[in-house]
Amino acid sequence: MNKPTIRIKDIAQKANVSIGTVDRVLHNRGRVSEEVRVKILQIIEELDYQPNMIARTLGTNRTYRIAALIPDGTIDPYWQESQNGIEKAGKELQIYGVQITQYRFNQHDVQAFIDQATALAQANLDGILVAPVFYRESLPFFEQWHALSIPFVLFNTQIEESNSLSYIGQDAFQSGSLAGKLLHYGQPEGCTFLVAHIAEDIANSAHLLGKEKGFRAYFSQQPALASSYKVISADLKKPGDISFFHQLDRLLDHYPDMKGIFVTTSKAYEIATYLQHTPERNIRLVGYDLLEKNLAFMEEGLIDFIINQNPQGQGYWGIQFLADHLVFKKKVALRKNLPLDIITRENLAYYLEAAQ
Amino acid sequence: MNKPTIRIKDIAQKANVSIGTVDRVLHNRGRVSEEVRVKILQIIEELDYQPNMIARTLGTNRTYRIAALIPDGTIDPYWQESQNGIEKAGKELQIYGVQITQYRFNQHDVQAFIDQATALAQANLDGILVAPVFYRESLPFFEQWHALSIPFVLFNTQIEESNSLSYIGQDAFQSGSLAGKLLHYGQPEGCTFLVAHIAEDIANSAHLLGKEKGFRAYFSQQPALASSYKVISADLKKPGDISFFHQLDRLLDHYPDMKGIFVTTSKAYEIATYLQHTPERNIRLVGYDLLEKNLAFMEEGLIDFIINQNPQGQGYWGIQFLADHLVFKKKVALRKNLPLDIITRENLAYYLEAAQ
DNA sequence: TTGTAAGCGTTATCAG
DNA sequence: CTGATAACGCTTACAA
Repeated sequence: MNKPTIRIKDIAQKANVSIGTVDRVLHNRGRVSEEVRVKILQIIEELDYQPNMIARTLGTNRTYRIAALIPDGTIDPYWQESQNGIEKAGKELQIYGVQITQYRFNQHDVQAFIDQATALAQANLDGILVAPVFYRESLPFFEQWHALSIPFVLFNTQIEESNSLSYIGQDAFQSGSLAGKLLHYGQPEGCTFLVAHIAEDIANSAHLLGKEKGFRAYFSQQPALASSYKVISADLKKPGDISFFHQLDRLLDHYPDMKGIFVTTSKAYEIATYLQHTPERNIRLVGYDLLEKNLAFMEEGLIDFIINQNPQGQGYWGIQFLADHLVFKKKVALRKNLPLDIITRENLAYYLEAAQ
Repeated sequence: MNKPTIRIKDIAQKANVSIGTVDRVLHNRGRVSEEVRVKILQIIEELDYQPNMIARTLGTNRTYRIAALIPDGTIDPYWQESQNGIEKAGKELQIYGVQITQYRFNQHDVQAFIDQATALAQANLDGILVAPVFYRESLPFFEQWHALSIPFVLFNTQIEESNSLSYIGQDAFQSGSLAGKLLHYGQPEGCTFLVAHIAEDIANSAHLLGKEKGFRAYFSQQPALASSYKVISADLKKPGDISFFHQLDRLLDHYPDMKGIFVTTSKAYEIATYLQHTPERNIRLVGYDLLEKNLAFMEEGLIDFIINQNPQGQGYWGIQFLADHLVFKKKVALRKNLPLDIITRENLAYYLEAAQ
């Protein structure tokens, strides 16, 4: 039952060499005769040697410098959560020599992103975690990092052709399908649903469109539903502004059978505010993220379900993956899909609690 | 930004003593003059010394023996998941000297539980993780462990007066309320709901009743609902047997407006099997746990939602808490409520994936 | 191509 | 009461 925990010393003994030699083959440092190399490798195999990582990090007194390139959390609470996750991982990994520096940029300011991404380059980094909210502007940096062979992990927004070590996030398409299910569930008869994008630059944020596709697919893939449910989408600008309300007025007038709205961003509260000041139409609302404002409306019953994108978890796992790669030399998955948590009034508390 | 990571050597220097002395005050081993003790303590405070746990575990070459007392996973896949979680934590903690032995018992055999719990006592343990599925029979062992000052953590089933270090699980009451919400959501008019307990010995499993209470509370706490929804409960025996079907026949005959069934155990598939062989009544079904059989019915649309009790996570965190207490000397929470995950066809994949 | 020895931060033993 | 010192398993010069 209790294996006697075999050390590199044991391997050395069995092979009649010194630990130095074993170490050299362990790390492919060369300068070992092919003959003993094979022999040692075989013994390692046979004994199923597992390096003691904790002794290793103590031995190599090295540190790993990781940069987190991420929107400023003081501007948007969503990103504050990510920062928390990054910090949490940082604390856990500190003893392994992991040092994290956050490079924060204003998410509405492309230049700020470019500036921070440029600033990174000076830092002599071992790894980078990045939330590439600006698609076009991210690409050149990916190339640069790739050329420098600095491993980088993407989170929140996936970009396929990035050469990244991994992507942490959610499946936008499936997330949209889930929203479809939640709006449709228990709906007594056919009706119209609105997919509302409330963002600055939709073209530059592919995952919002992925959500819409998934939402539409939920209905189109089930023949019974395809005929009785209609899905429209709208690009709503300037939330809070009076024009925002007018846009919604027009939509609701035009589709009197509208029974549900799916907000593809974390701004469901903007629609909830509108619905609150409008005659009761019994419209369901599904959106993203556990922001204070959304939670308040969920409490009031104006928002039925929230899908948790788990920004904190995304930051946390992004750092963990980088550490797995850098310090633990583990192979990391090309992609980690975080679960699509369905939040409602009754189970909210435990997701907030888990975020500690 | 980069604190210079202070070591016990630094403290010793600053206090003009040797590291041996510092170590002694760090561990309250005595044999230190009060004068230097205070001085060292003050320096530690001042420099905010954080022991390097990884060096510590290397130094003290000690191991920690933890026992997991848990139902046999080969009998019930639910518990297999818990075993997986325990093993996962075990692997992660191995390098810290944590050794886990699982003591498995047949969950339908009280004597098997007693035998295993008794066997434990021989093992000279540092900690115990237990799923106390037998309420009455667990109590004497809790006392015994408490007397021996062996810290123990409960999971899955809470027992208040146990003196346990912590409890890992879910809030049964809130879980029931959530089920209420899921059955009620979008229900066009008043109806009857059935709370179905499918278990051997309900009196001995308090959390099933907690779920029922929560379910009833969901309706009774909202005056608008209290009048139009009726909740009944039933204790169903011998699933699979013909008598099981008869019980259900009778209930459905008696309550023609029954629109939903909440199964408080993981046996929703038993009801789904019944509904499949019965004229379509459009009855919603909500139950627990991602068992193969449940998932198959969810795929077919017979089960709408499953609440995930996350048996794997329970096992995992149970071990982690014990390790936090034993090896990392961290204070652990008296209770950890795992989130009430809502699973439906559209988000299932990611919960299965996360279980790796 | 190989072996030796010092060092990582901590614990634990043992002599003063 | 106190201070050296070996040990934990591994890395990394450096010497042979």
